Amino acid sequence: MLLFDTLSRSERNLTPIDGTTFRFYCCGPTVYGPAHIGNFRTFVLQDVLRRTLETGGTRTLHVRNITDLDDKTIRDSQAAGQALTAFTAGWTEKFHADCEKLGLLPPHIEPGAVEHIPQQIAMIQELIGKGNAYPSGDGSVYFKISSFPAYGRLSRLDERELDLGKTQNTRSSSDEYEKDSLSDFVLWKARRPEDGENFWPSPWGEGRPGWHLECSAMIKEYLGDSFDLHSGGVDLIFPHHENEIAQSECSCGGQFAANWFHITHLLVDGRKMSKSLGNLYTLADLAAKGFTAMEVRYVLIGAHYRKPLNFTLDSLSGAREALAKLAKGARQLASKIEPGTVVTSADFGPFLPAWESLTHDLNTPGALGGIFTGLREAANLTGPDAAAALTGMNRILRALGITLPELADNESTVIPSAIQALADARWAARLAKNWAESDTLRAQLLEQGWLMKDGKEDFTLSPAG
RNA sequence: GGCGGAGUAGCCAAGUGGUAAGGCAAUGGUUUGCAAAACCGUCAUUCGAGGGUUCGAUUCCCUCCUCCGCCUCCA
Repeated sequence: MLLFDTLSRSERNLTPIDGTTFRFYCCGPTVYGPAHIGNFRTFVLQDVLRRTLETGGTRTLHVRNITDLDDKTIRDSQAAGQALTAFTAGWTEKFHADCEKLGLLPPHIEPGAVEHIPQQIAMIQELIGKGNAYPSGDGSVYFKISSFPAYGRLSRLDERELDLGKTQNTRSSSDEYEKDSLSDFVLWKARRPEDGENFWPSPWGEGRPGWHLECSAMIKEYLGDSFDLHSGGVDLIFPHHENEIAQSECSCGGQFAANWFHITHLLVDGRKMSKSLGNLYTLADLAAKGFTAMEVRYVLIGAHYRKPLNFTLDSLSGAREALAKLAKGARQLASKIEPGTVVTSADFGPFLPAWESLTHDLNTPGALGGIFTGLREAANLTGPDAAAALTGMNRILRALGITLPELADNESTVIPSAIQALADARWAARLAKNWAESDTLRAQLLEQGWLMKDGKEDFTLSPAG
């Protein structure tokens, strides 16, 4: 499949560099609070990428870290009066629960920074040994940007009027930090009082690793020096991913990630999401408004990953209707298939355009459109052709990670006896053609949250949406 | 200010140098006592504004307006 690569700014074919398994790394959540739908746009799109590769027959190795050691996790664990690991374990558990609701496949490996301190120290030692890093007077270690000429390629730093450390000593302007250059970034942070119990011994004294280094060290541990793809939100391009490239390429001397996959931020009601605007939603917030995680997922894949997505509650309602329409379409298609029909075609049938959208730079909205169009075309198919079409549709849905809702099943709904009595009374009034009485009782039922629909022979009751 | 990205119907949103997918909403019809559901239809001469190139631009170029991201630890 083709995917746009941030570094080369071109679409590239995603072929595993080891010839068998597509190995990729995603920067995971910082576990100091509940993840919001902005975070999940990124994780959902990464999940769709993985599912699409797997649907296309490519084996994957998916590594996504948990950021459990940084300023925020330390600060908030202390505020909560908890040990860091207990604090982050709680939020990690909540994150996993949300992921499962959203239908995200669990990564094959999910490392945390705290458990990889030795690997991080080893990488720093290697960088110091190669002249790419230096300890400062206070026990911190910094990466020397001037030692890596390629610094800034990912984010086009050279064109951004920043001090790249390529000029001479600027210590006079940065006496607070003992850095050679203002733009050098920290690999190891010397212990400070506000770190509390969260420090580790190192050759440079007690302290803790810097955030950028955590990812580089874990990538090296699980994916080696070179791997197929690195991913995260666009905000990570600079400085996080730029710094990872510098650390890792200096450490291994070769290429780091072969492709870079960055997901654009979403907007909420046309504005950027923020707590102060009151438009920052978590899955729990939306569940409280009656929306399911699958409806959220549908909205999140409803725009191309390199374009802003305007998230609204209306679009969630629309997602509910759209999902129901898909479920009905699938059921109608299935109803035309003789039991025991064997599907021999591995083709996508009328859903081929949807698949092509997906494999061309992960055009998820194009694929969704293609499903509806394909469904219309599939309406004329019968027997084995219908069976093949349904198989194709299900493969697309699996790639998108969409689970269709169960269609309303009257028998599985528990109806309170009072409601049943009211409904029976109305049915009797209706049969007696007592329309006024009938309409009044129906309104009463609706008031109590039940929708009564009349059929030829009988009626159905369902909870009002 | 620098760099990167976006502006397509009431809303969400694809796409393309050759005349605008899809979803939601709305609306007409069939059906229904009336509804709901279901089914069949309708729904952008137009793609932020203004120029330019072209036989032809929403798609390429220029200018302007608006919005978003990054500019040292935010997905």
